[in-house]
Amino acid sequence: MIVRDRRLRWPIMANLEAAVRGQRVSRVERRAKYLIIRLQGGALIVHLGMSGSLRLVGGRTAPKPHEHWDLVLDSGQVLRFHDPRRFGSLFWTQEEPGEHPLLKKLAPEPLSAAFSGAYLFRITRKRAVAIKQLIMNSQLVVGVGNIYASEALFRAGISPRRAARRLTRAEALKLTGAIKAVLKAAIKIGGTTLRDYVNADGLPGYFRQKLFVYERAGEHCRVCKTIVRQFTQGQRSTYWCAVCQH
DNA sequence: ATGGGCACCTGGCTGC
DNA sequence: TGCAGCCAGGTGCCCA
Repeated sequence: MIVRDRRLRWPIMANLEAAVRGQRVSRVERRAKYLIIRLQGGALIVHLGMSGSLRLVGGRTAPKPHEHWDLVLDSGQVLRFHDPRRFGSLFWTQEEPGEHPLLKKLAPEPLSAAFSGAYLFRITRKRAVAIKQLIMNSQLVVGVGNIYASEALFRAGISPRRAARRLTRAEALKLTGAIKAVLKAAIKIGGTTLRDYVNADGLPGYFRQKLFVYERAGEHCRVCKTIVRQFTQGQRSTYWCAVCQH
């Protein structure tokens, strides 16, 4: 492990290089938006934040700006982390990764059976918070970021401002279905590239072309031709169609 | 327990 | 051209 800049969202622990040295990678997993790289004696927990990326490069490739750390592999390659904004993070844990404070309280995965209409209906019952903010709460469901929150609500025909507790049972079912559908559809074509996102092979995601409302303020709704509107919720931009969503 | 607001950063774009 | 201002794919934490 080579760390060039420890200043990520949380400083990278001082002796992480020594802790990791010589260990074999046993398995790579994901929980919510955290990547878990299991080694023999523990695990690396990686988050890409908003601008982070990982690429496999040749071991002698000179690091460019914002390439903060390398996981040096015995294949001669290195797994290189790039993150201009430094909202990403890197932790080493010797306990079961799921027990780490950042992972311990995470809610069900959106594509799991546990994230059902019945579950969403139940957890929304006593909450006054707007439904868009609720589905972005990682203690209630993980993996729904700002793009897919707006998109799923559009697909479900539900206003992002609706108080969570005002959802009917049928709407809760419809919304869980919309979240699952939009995530599956986006994953299938490589995700959403807004500006510079590329995957590990350097290719962009093509879901941007399929967006109904996100970043389309002032444009015509693709269903009813009404002008798509934008406003702010919890310091994040929300996009919606006032005719298609209630 | 819930909800609102702030914080962490840099880069790119817009408009004067 | 230069520069100020604004915005951005996330999410933990503090406070009321």
